[in-house]
Amino acid sequence: MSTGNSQGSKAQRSRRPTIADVARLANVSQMTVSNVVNRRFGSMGQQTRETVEKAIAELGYRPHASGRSLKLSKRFSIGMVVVDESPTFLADPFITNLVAGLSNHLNQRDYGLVVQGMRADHLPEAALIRRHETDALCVFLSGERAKRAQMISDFAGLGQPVVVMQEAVPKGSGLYSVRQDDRAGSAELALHLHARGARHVLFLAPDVAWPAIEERIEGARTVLLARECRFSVVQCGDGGFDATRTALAAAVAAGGWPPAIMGGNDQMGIAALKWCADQGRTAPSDILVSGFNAFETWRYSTPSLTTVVSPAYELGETAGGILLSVLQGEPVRRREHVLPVRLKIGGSTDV
Amino acid sequence: MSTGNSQGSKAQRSRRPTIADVARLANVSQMTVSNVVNRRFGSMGQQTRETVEKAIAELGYRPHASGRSLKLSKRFSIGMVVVDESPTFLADPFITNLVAGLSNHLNQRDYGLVVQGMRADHLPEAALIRRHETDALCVFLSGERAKRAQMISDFAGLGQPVVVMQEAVPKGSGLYSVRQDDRAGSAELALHLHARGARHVLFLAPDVAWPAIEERIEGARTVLLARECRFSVVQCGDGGFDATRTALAAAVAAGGWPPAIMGGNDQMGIAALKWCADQGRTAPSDILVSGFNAFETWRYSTPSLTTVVSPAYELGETAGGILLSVLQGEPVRRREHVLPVRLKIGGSTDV
DNA sequence: CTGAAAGCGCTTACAG
DNA sequence: CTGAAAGCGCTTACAG
Repeated sequence: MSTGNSQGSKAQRSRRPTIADVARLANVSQMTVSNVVNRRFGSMGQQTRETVEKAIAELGYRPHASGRSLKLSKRFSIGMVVVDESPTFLADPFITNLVAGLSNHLNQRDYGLVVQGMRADHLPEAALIRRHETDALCVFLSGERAKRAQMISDFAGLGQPVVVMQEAVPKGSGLYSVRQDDRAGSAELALHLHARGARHVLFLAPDVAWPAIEERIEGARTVLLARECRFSVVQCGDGGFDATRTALAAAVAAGGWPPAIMGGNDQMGIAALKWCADQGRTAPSDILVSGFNAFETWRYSTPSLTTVVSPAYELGETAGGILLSVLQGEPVRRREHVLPVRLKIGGSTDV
Repeated sequence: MSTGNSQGSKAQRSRRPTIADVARLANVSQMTVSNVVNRRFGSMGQQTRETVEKAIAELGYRPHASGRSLKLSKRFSIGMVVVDESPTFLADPFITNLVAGLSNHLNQRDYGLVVQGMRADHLPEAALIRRHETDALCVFLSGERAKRAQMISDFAGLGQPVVVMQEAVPKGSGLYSVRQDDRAGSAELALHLHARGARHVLFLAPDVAWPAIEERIEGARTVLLARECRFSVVQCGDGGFDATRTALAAAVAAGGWPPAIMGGNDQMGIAALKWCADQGRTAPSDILVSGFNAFETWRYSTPSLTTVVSPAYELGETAGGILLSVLQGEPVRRREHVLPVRLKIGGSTDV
């Protein structure tokens, strides 16, 4: 009668099969079924194993995760919380690469990843916060420094392992920090522009205060001010293509043409590059333009964009590794993990 | 003594507080605590409510999701399975936008989203498949048509609500299909190129057979063959920047310059555009080039790329809506949901 | 109106 | 070696 995937008679069909159903059909104890499901074949006869496996296949049995989770008080999943005002929070390539690295690391170790994006004011209502749904959290925050500090303190009070991405954490908070060396990368970029003759740099930043952007500003500012150059920051709304062009146009109208423009990321760098070209200023001969993060996008422009290579994927893997170690009770020495970045010189600054 | 977030005495600290702890501290029944947690204040005194809320805050109590899930046999989460050979499966902007739409739709309704990317041969080992971890699934497949059909049949046997993205599903399978009208969009694009004088079109496709790419090929092919034009498909490896350029160069070397090139997506379109420019052929005067999907990228090229606007975010929302409806027992009329796309003409084909 | 108690589906210490 | 039984933390039908 049974067709493998079918769930048996109509009467049985009404509810999903449980381990008890399998045990009954195979005429063994639940413990034996549990051992088969979890591949503990230690002291089990070949015959028993086959009978159980047949029963599992016949019923189409899949263990219900919540029974196991409840018993072991582990959920075998990690939550990724992204605090962003934009509903397309995932569209940012940095976050996308980070999540990919985290997801792969966890999935390979049989952990799940639950993603949740939200606006800052909705944080307390988030299911991942309100309820205890995952074993640990990885969080990526945007917004004003004071608000972020408040959120970080709230996360610390949760009593779960938490990794904060792209941001330092207070000592003694019990939190972990994983980030790329935005400051050093930006400093190196500024040095490169300086070496190409730039004595005034315009930095394009989105209005929303991502901590990484703050670091990039600091890195460039320090280098340039130490060399008695001018450094100014232009706020560019949502950092999108149009907003960046508009803000840049206003800045140039007010302050004249700078010899170099640093985009806070590649998208802003390319927006600037194209706007300059529209105004008849070609990089690198008339003006120098750079981006940040190098997620394929840098190749799409003409000329290709000088940028800094981000290890976003590796940041995700690192965060996953830390959280799983903590959950397994392994010691994690360092609270702060800073991954190096690398300058990638393209046609937009190179002659 | 208590500092709000603290968990009381050291003895208590060793385990996370449960609803029983709260009930004990507030001197009420667990049922009352449960009512407060779930905001059912029906027949409850103001006094009682406050006492319970104070106890919750003092203990830092958060309900454990698995207890509730087990009792209600609902997990309040949906799984997103992406079958892709690339570890950076999430880096594809289409998937990224889709996941963002799905995630937001679910999160707003207090459902979680579990993402899992995997290679086709690892599908059976995926936690989301092997165990019953989520209430429903949303799947996005790549690979050969026959393999995809096999996977789709496996998903149908799971006995959970499943939406398959960007691909038709067999009638009677019980699955749902949500996709954009790639065929119509591609046909419209082909008509546009034809109207601009192209009588031979080269289509750039990645080696991996995404169903959407197959649809785009069919849409363009039908239109062009009906008009006695030539239509050829060039396989471009992983569809990345370098692979696309290499494949295109080989195709042109072998067959000469076509009057028009259709990129399977925007990334491939821009790679083609730049390679042509490097060879001294400028769009749109020397050659016509188009992309597909219009996720910001199209603006980055010079000239901007003619493309087709994808409703990827809305596809994700639609999938979420269907799954939640099914889970709530609401009738979902249609098994197939095809969202319209829109031609977006850019400088790469327009004079 | 209120609360004690059963039970969801697992895992595993423990008794036989 | 094997299996009956307790218990994880919730929700809610039901008895008082």
